[in-house]
Amino acid sequence: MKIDPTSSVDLSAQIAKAIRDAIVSGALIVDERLPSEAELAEQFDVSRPTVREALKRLAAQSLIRTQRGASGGAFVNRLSFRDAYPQQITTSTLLLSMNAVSFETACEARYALERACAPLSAQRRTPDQLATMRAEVHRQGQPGLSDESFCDSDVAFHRALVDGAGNPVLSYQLAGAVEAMQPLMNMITFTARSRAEIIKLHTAIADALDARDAGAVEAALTELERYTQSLARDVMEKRAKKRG
Amino acid sequence: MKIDPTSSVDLSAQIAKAIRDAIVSGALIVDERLPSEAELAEQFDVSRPTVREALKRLAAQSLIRTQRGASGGAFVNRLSFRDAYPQQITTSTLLLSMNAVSFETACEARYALERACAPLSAQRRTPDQLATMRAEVHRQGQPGLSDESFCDSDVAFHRALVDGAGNPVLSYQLAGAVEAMQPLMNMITFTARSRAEIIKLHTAIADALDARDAGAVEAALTELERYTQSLARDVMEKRAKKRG
DNA sequence: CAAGCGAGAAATGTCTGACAATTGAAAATC
DNA sequence: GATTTTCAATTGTCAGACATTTCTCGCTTG
Repeated sequence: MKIDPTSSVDLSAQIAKAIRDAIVSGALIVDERLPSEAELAEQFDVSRPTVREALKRLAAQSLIRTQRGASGGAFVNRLSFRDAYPQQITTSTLLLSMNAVSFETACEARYALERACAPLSAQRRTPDQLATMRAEVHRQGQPGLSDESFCDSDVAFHRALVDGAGNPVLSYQLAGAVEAMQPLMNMITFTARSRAEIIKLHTAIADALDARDAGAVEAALTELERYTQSLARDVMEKRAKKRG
Repeated sequence: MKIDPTSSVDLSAQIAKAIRDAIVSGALIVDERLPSEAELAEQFDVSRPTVREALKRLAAQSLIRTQRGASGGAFVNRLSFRDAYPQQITTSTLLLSMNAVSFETACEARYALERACAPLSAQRRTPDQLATMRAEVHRQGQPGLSDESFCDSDVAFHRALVDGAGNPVLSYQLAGAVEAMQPLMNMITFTARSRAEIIKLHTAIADALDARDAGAVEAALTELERYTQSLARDVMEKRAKKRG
């Protein structure tokens, strides 16, 4: 763990990097206690506030947690999928909104990833997950449902589909893609007719999963992508007309 | 932006959350300058070090950048895919190593995601990307190549395959999955025979992409997954024997 | 007049020292 | 022996100061 005080980089950033590297390399193991702030300050030959800034950087990435009190301190955190979800979603959301990623591109990625889950989900989905999907489809058909609630239910439906693959790595990767799309999806106003079409395709997906027919799941997802893209194009055209 | 000084949560965490929410919601836009640390301290009624800790948390997530000097300050950062890559990879790596994700699970996720890219890549890959893949395959066949270099080349090959889909969202999602697998892949010692088999399959993938044959790409990827899994099983069995 | 130079101002980066709040453990008390 | 008290260690927060960087603006000089 070496620090270069003459570098143009913040000392706290250097210290954070040194500790992060130690965690990633396995030199610091899960639940191990770091030296106290005072000790770290002495080791790195900096002041305590500087050490604290470094620790806050690591805490922001969920790499450590801190506890106050006598036997307190900073501990290496076991990074769980559950902890990583919100960060992944926040990052993905900002990536889409700040980089002007087109609806088309985001949608394509999302459905490509979902199709990747289809064969596994067809094979492994639990009755529970299937029931969740059926329930969400039913909810989507209820009259008076707001566009936002409809989107929420849509996310829940697809989430169940992805979780059906029984692979936490896939679920984690897809959480970002699916949830980050929501602000984009919310731009679409769902008419009664388009809702009916989507529900029809959702039902087809659920039926295919029920029958463990991977090919049918993929086909329905492809069709759903095609339909979603066409809805988005309609919205864009209407906007262009309004502006023009 | 409200702060509760009586809450058990760190003030700096609350302040970071308030600013993060403002960024995500769009209240603060890209390249907008935040108030100076002194002003923020006054607004939130906390001291400057506390504000600084909050800003470091945001900097750790690449949400802001800071500049020293007269017209300096903290600015909302345009979160780019390039900035997000290393974080995604670090997080994915730790998720795999800290949660005892099996090689099997990680491998399955990786190839499922890659197969998702296959149709798009077959359709869109540039001659450049194809040339990269051919070059990496050639490198993999050179004698005296270390296991580590072989793995590096493997990553580069698959990276080109994924980038061939021409979808930055997919590339971003896959970067984590592919690169995070490397430490696991490095556990496998590649014999001359297994390298030859892998090169054969890589060649098949490149040929299929050359011919824009999506089905053949998927088939070769499936075969490569099957073979990689069998290699991993061999390693595991040998280890079990040594221990037993 | 233009170009360069320098002083100053504004902002972040860092340090010192102190106190508050929390918490576990040891010591004291019943 | 059980309970309460005290204490020490640690993080959380604050105040003030100085160092460093960088832009701006006015002044000097060719």
